Amino acid sequence: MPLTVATWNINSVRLRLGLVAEFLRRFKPDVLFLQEIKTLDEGFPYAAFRELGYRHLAVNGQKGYHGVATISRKRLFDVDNRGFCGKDDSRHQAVTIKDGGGEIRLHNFYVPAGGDEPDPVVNDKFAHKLAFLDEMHSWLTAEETSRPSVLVGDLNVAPLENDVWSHRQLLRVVSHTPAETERLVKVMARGSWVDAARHFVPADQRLYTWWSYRNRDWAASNRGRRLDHIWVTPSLRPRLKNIEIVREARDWTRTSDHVPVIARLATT
DNA sequence: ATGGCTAACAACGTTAGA
Repeated sequence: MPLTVATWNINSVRLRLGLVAEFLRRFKPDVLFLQEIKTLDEGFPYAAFRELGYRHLAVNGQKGYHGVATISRKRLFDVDNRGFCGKDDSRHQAVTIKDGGGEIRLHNFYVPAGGDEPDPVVNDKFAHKLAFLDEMHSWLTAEETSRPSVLVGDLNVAPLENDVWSHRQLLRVVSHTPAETERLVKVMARGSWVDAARHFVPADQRLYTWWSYRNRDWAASNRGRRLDHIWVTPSLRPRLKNIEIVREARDWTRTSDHVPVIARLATT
Protein backbone atom coordinates (compact mmCIF):
# COMPACT_ATOMS: atom_id res chain seq x y z
CA MET A 1 0.00 0.00 0.00
CA PRO A 2 1.15 3.58 -0.55
CA LEU A 3 1.84 5.43 2.64
CA THR A 4 1.73 9.14 3.43
CA VAL A 5 3.26 10.36 6.67
CA ALA A 6 3.31 13.93 7.92
CA THR A 7 4.91 15.80 10.80
CA TRP A 8 3.94 19.16 12.27
CA ASN A 9 5.03 21.07 15.34
CA ILE A 10 1.58 22.45 16.09
CA ASN A 11 2.43 24.70 19.06
CA SER A 12 -0.79 23.85 20.96
CA VAL A 13 -3.13 21.26 19.47
CA ARG A 14 -6.14 22.64 21.31
CA LEU A 15 -5.68 26.17 20.04
CA ARG A 16 -5.08 24.96 16.48
CA LEU A 17 -7.47 22.02 16.28
CA GLY A 18 -9.25 23.67 13.35
CA LEU A 19 -6.00 23.97 11.40
CA VAL A 20 -5.07 20.35 12.03
CA ALA A 21 -8.52 19.26 10.85
CA GLU A 22 -8.17 21.36 7.72
CA PHE A 23 -4.73 19.89 7.09
CA LEU A 24 -6.05 16.33 7.44
CA ARG A 25 -8.98 17.01 5.10
CA ARG A 26 -6.79 18.55 2.44
CA PHE A 27 -3.65 16.44 2.54
CA LYS A 28 -5.11 13.16 3.78
CA PRO A 29 -1.98 11.68 5.35
CA ASP A 30 -2.27 8.14 6.67
CA VAL A 31 -0.42 9.20 9.78
CA LEU A 32 0.22 12.67 11.21
CA PHE A 33 2.80 13.13 13.96
CA LEU A 34 2.45 16.22 16.12
CA GLN A 35 4.91 17.91 18.45
CA GLU A 36 4.34 20.56 21.09
CA ILE A 37 0.74 19.59 21.66
CA LYS A 38 1.01 21.46 24.99
CA THR A 39 -1.63 19.45 26.77
CA LEU A 40 -2.04 16.48 29.06
CA ASP A 41 -3.48 13.35 27.42
CA GLU A 42 -6.93 14.09 28.84
CA GLY A 43 -7.01 17.47 27.09
CA PHE A 44 -6.29 15.98 23.66
CA PRO A 45 -9.20 16.41 21.20
CA TYR A 46 -9.68 12.68 20.49
CA ALA A 47 -13.30 12.93 19.32
CA ALA A 48 -12.63 15.54 16.66
CA PHE A 49 -9.97 13.37 15.02
CA ARG A 50 -12.11 10.23 15.20
CA GLU A 51 -14.87 12.08 13.40
CA LEU A 52 -12.42 12.86 10.60
CA GLY A 53 -11.69 9.17 10.17
CA TYR A 54 -8.53 9.15 12.25
CA ARG A 55 -9.56 6.56 14.77
CA HIS A 56 -6.15 5.46 15.98
CA LEU A 57 -4.66 7.98 18.36
CA ALA A 58 -1.66 7.76 20.64
CA VAL A 59 -0.84 10.65 22.92
CA ASN A 60 2.21 11.35 25.05
CA GLY A 61 1.08 14.59 26.61
CA GLN A 62 2.56 16.96 29.14
CA LYS A 63 1.06 19.87 30.94
CA GLY A 64 1.58 23.26 29.37
CA TYR A 65 4.43 22.50 27.04
CA HIS A 66 6.17 19.79 24.96
CA GLY A 67 4.07 16.67 24.24
CA VAL A 68 3.83 14.52 21.11
CA ALA A 69 0.98 12.59 19.50
CA THR A 70 0.18 10.24 16.63
CA ILE A 71 -3.02 10.65 14.59
CA SER A 72 -3.60 7.69 12.30
CA ARG A 73 -6.07 6.07 9.93
CA LYS A 74 -4.19 2.81 10.35
CA ARG A 75 -4.03 0.72 13.48
CA LEU A 76 -1.14 1.42 15.80
CA PHE A 77 0.80 -1.32 17.54
CA ASP A 78 3.49 -1.37 20.21
CA VAL A 79 3.19 2.26 21.25
CA ASP A 80 6.24 3.24 23.25
CA ASN A 81 6.92 6.60 24.85
CA ARG A 82 10.59 6.74 25.68
CA GLY A 83 12.06 9.10 28.25
CA PHE A 84 15.43 10.66 27.48
CA CYS A 85 18.13 12.09 29.71
CA GLY A 86 16.50 10.65 32.82
CA LYS A 87 13.64 13.15 32.56
CA ASP A 88 9.96 12.41 32.17
CA ASP A 89 9.53 14.99 29.42
CA SER A 90 7.14 13.92 26.65
CA ARG A 91 9.46 14.16 23.69
CA HIS A 92 9.21 10.82 21.94
CA GLN A 93 6.69 8.27 20.77
CA ALA A 94 7.23 5.16 18.66
CA VAL A 95 4.45 3.20 16.94
CA THR A 96 4.29 0.30 14.51
CA ILE A 97 1.93 0.10 11.55
CA LYS A 98 1.19 -2.75 9.17
CA ASP A 99 2.11 -1.93 5.63
CA GLY A 100 1.50 -4.39 2.83
CA GLY A 101 2.83 -7.66 4.13
CA GLY A 102 5.26 -6.05 6.53
CA GLU A 103 5.56 -3.60 9.37
CA ILE A 104 7.08 -0.18 9.69
CA ARG A 105 8.35 1.28 12.96
CA LEU A 106 7.81 5.05 13.20
CA HIS A 107 9.47 7.40 15.68
CA ASN A 108 8.21 10.87 16.53
CA PHE A 109 10.75 13.16 18.24
CA TYR A 110 10.64 16.58 19.81
CA VAL A 111 14.28 17.43 20.48
CA PRO A 112 14.87 20.13 23.14
CA ALA A 113 15.12 23.65 21.74
CA GLY A 114 18.22 24.40 23.76
CA GLY A 115 17.71 27.94 25.02
CA ASP A 116 19.63 30.98 23.85
CA GLU A 117 23.26 30.58 24.80
CA PRO A 118 25.11 27.86 22.85
CA ASP A 119 27.34 26.96 25.76
CA PRO A 120 26.57 23.82 27.80
CA VAL A 121 28.58 25.15 30.75
CA VAL A 122 26.39 28.18 31.37
CA ASN A 123 23.15 27.01 29.73
CA ASP A 124 21.51 23.87 31.14
CA LYS A 125 19.03 23.76 28.28
CA PHE A 126 21.79 23.59 25.72
CA ALA A 127 23.56 20.89 27.75
CA HIS A 128 20.28 18.96 27.81
CA LYS A 129 19.89 19.30 24.04
CA LEU A 130 23.40 17.95 23.41
CA ALA A 131 22.83 15.09 25.87
CA PHE A 132 19.52 14.31 24.17
CA LEU A 133 21.20 14.07 20.77
CA ASP A 134 23.93 11.89 22.27
CA GLU A 135 21.30 9.59 23.75
CA MET A 136 19.49 9.38 20.40
CA HIS A 137 22.80 8.31 18.92
CA SER A 138 23.47 5.61 21.50
CA TRP A 139 19.90 4.32 21.49
CA LEU A 140 19.20 4.23 17.74
CA THR A 141 21.59 1.37 17.12
CA ALA A 142 21.78 -0.75 14.00
CA GLU A 143 19.62 -3.25 15.81
CA GLU A 144 16.96 -0.63 16.44
CA THR A 145 17.02 0.54 12.81
CA SER A 146 17.41 -2.85 11.14
CA ARG A 147 13.67 -3.07 10.45
CA PRO A 148 12.02 -0.63 8.02
CA SER A 149 11.67 2.57 10.02
CA VAL A 150 10.71 6.20 9.71
CA LEU A 151 11.92 8.93 12.04
CA VAL A 152 10.11 12.26 12.04
CA GLY A 153 9.81 15.32 14.15
CA ASP A 154 10.95 18.71 15.25
CA LEU A 155 14.62 17.89 15.68
CA ASN A 156 15.39 21.55 16.40
CA VAL A 157 18.60 21.33 14.39
CA ALA A 158 19.18 22.68 10.88
CA PRO A 159 22.09 20.48 9.81
CA LEU A 160 23.14 21.81 6.39
CA GLU A 161 24.34 25.24 5.28
CA ASN A 162 21.22 25.76 3.18
CA ASP A 163 18.95 24.67 6.00
CA VAL A 164 19.27 28.20 7.40
CA TRP A 165 18.91 31.63 5.85
CA SER A 166 22.51 32.54 6.66
CA HIS A 167 24.99 29.84 7.52
CA ARG A 168 27.62 32.38 8.52
CA GLN A 169 25.32 34.38 10.81
CA LEU A 170 23.81 31.32 12.46
CA LEU A 171 26.95 29.35 13.26
CA ARG A 172 26.74 30.61 16.83
CA VAL A 173 22.97 30.53 17.05
CA VAL A 174 21.33 27.56 18.76
CA SER A 175 19.92 25.15 16.13
CA HIS A 176 22.87 25.53 13.74
CA THR A 177 26.01 25.35 15.88
CA PRO A 178 28.61 22.69 14.98
CA ALA A 179 28.03 20.98 18.36
CA GLU A 180 24.42 20.32 17.31
CA THR A 181 24.80 19.69 13.59
CA GLU A 182 27.70 17.27 14.10
CA ARG A 183 25.68 15.32 16.63
CA LEU A 184 22.63 15.13 14.39
CA VAL A 185 24.75 13.95 11.46
CA LYS A 186 26.18 11.22 13.70
CA VAL A 187 22.68 10.05 14.61
CA MET A 188 21.80 9.91 10.91
CA ALA A 189 24.98 8.07 9.98
CA ARG A 190 24.64 5.43 12.66
CA GLY A 191 21.22 4.35 11.38
CA SER A 192 22.14 4.97 7.73
CA TRP A 193 19.05 7.16 7.73
CA VAL A 194 18.00 8.84 4.49
CA ASP A 195 17.04 12.50 4.83
CA ALA A 196 13.85 12.40 2.74
CA ALA A 197 13.76 16.12 1.98
CA ARG A 198 17.36 16.19 0.82
CA HIS A 199 16.77 13.01 -1.17
CA PHE A 200 14.67 15.20 -3.46
CA VAL A 201 16.06 18.71 -2.97
CA PRO A 202 19.81 19.14 -3.58
CA ALA A 203 21.91 20.44 -0.69
CA ASP A 204 22.71 23.66 -2.55
CA GLN A 205 19.07 24.73 -2.49
CA ARG A 206 17.59 26.52 0.51
CA LEU A 207 14.92 24.61 2.38
CA TYR A 208 13.08 25.74 5.52
CA THR A 209 10.23 24.48 7.68
CA TRP A 210 10.20 27.15 10.40
CA TRP A 211 9.97 30.93 10.35
CA SER A 212 10.00 32.99 13.55
CA TYR A 213 6.86 34.72 14.75
CA ARG A 214 9.04 37.77 15.32
CA ASN A 215 9.45 38.77 11.74
CA ARG A 216 7.07 41.41 10.55
CA ASP A 217 6.75 39.67 7.19
CA TRP A 218 8.04 36.09 7.36
CA ALA A 219 7.85 35.50 3.60
CA ALA A 220 9.55 38.75 2.65
CA SER A 221 12.45 38.39 5.08
CA ASN A 222 12.46 34.57 4.61
CA ARG A 223 14.74 34.05 7.57
CA GLY A 224 13.82 30.40 7.90
CA ARG A 225 15.40 27.26 9.22
CA ARG A 226 14.84 23.57 8.41
CA LEU A 227 14.14 22.13 11.84
CA ASP A 228 11.50 19.55 10.94
CA HIS A 229 12.64 16.32 9.36
CA ILE A 230 11.54 12.99 7.93
CA TRP A 231 14.13 10.23 7.73
CA VAL A 232 13.72 6.69 6.42
CA THR A 233 15.88 3.60 6.71
CA PRO A 234 17.66 2.44 3.52
CA SER A 235 15.13 -0.33 2.86
CA LEU A 236 12.43 2.33 2.41
CA ARG A 237 14.50 4.62 0.19
CA PRO A 238 13.31 3.01 -3.07
CA ARG A 239 9.74 3.71 -2.03
CA LEU A 240 10.22 7.46 -1.50
CA LYS A 241 7.92 9.17 -4.03
CA ASN A 242 8.07 12.79 -2.96
CA ILE A 243 8.30 15.23 -0.12
CA GLU A 244 6.14 18.27 0.47
CA ILE A 245 6.84 21.20 2.75
CA VAL A 246 3.48 22.89 3.20
CA ARG A 247 4.83 26.43 3.13
CA GLU A 248 1.40 27.94 2.59
CA ALA A 249 0.44 26.79 6.10
CA ARG A 250 2.69 29.51 7.51
CA ASP A 251 0.08 32.01 6.25
CA TRP A 252 -2.95 30.29 7.75
CA THR A 253 -4.78 32.28 10.39
CA ARG A 254 -3.17 32.01 13.84
CA THR A 255 -0.88 29.25 12.65
CA SER A 256 2.18 27.57 14.10
CA ASP A 257 5.66 28.93 13.42
CA HIS A 258 6.46 25.49 11.96
CA VAL A 259 4.82 24.17 8.77
CA PRO A 260 3.87 20.55 8.05
CA VAL A 261 6.25 18.26 6.19
CA ILE A 262 4.82 15.32 4.22
CA ALA A 263 6.56 12.26 2.77
CA ARG A 264 4.83 9.95 0.33
CA LEU A 265 5.97 6.35 -0.05
CA ALA A 266 5.00 4.20 -3.02
CA THR A 267 3.31 0.83 -2.77
CA THR A 268 5.57 -2.00 -1.72
C1' DA B 1 23.89 43.11 17.42
C1' DT B 2 19.16 43.83 18.42
C1' DG B 3 14.49 43.29 18.48
C1' DG B 4 10.85 41.44 17.27
C1' DC B 5 6.00 37.49 18.53
C1' DT B 6 3.14 33.61 20.59
C1' DA B 7 1.34 30.24 24.05
C1' DA B 8 0.22 28.12 28.72
C1' DC B 9 -1.04 28.93 33.23
C1' DA B 10 -2.83 27.60 41.11
C1' DA B 11 -2.50 33.17 35.01
C1' DC B 12 -2.17 39.66 34.11
C1' DG B 13 4.07 38.17 34.99
C1' DT B 14 6.79 34.26 34.29
C1' DT B 15 8.57 30.51 31.56
C1' DA B 16 9.23 28.47 27.14
C1' DG B 17 9.94 28.43 22.42
C1' DA B 18 14.45 28.78 18.66
